[in-house]
Amino acid sequence: MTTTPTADWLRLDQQICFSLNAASRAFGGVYRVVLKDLGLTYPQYLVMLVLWERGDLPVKKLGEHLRLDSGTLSPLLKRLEAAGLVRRERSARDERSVEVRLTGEGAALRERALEVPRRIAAATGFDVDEIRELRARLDQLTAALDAAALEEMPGQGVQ
Amino acid sequence: MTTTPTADWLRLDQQICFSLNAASRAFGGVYRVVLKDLGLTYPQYLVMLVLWERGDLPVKKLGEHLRLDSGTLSPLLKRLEAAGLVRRERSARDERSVEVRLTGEGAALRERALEVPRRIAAATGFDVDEIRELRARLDQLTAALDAAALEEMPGQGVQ
DNA sequence: CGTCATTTAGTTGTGCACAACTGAATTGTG
DNA sequence: CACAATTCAGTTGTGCACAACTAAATGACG
Repeated sequence: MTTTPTADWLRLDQQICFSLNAASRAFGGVYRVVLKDLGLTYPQYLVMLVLWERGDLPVKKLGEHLRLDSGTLSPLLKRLEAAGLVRRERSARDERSVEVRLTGEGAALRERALEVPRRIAAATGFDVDEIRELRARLDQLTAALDAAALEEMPGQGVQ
Repeated sequence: MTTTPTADWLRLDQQICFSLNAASRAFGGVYRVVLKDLGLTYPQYLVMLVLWERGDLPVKKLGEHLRLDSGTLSPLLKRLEAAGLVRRERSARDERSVEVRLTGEGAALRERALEVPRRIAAATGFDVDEIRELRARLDQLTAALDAAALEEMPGQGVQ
């Protein structure tokens, strides 16, 4: 008998979600330390990563890359603007849209950020292949959960 | 040449942290749907899990199990108390301590929560062994990150 | 052309995470 | 016993996530 009794599923240490949360928060702790020099929080760092990689973007596109909506991004971008790292400019072509542009200071910060991923990777104690494998697992998990979330939506079904 | 250029480390899709965050938020989305019936948020559910498993506990112990401090737990527990699921009582023996006790209603809620883990597990699309393995990986990661966070603390060193 | 649905940022409100602090109770030490 | 250090819960302030909403601009269609 290798099946698990229902009640045991409730046991805290059986919950992946708990492990995932713990890992996520532990990451947050390491990032907090590493990013303090750059004056960035972790979500702000993610926004900067996207801008460094893809160049200037409207808020909408930024949100798609990061899976964040304007409710999260609007105040975050204001803080980045107050820090002098980005500017926000209404698009001339479409006045609904706001372009987020790196300032010189924001672009320059990339140099100092180059060592961040290596420090983080070192902190994990994982080698590159282990990281890659874990990442693949997590992405698979995310995809499954997103699909399931749609199905669970009452009266909505799958599109 | 299989080594990765430094600049590529900055690429968003190479960041485990991003995958981890995405998975964590995707989990949050599924839990939000599944727990809505119970009237619980996901962190509130975690608190209830601990209480169901371990019985009444002081806030301190609860925080140790969940890696949360009073700044997070105090308002959360107030909301659980307002919902009638727990009571908070100053310990007679040590008046600094506050015991968190399940009410009858709080204890009864466990019955309805029994199906939650199975629904979540189903949503992941992973089988029991895959879940177990992922969990082990994540716990290993968390332990490494916690250790690294201590070392990174400037001027603090390892104890 | 005018109307209406859609798109896009932004705002508001709720809840969580965490740092820094307060204040009360307890413990350790002389 | 007195008093300093520690422990514990709570509060405050900042920042993020997300739902629900607003307001303005755009686009589609009759």
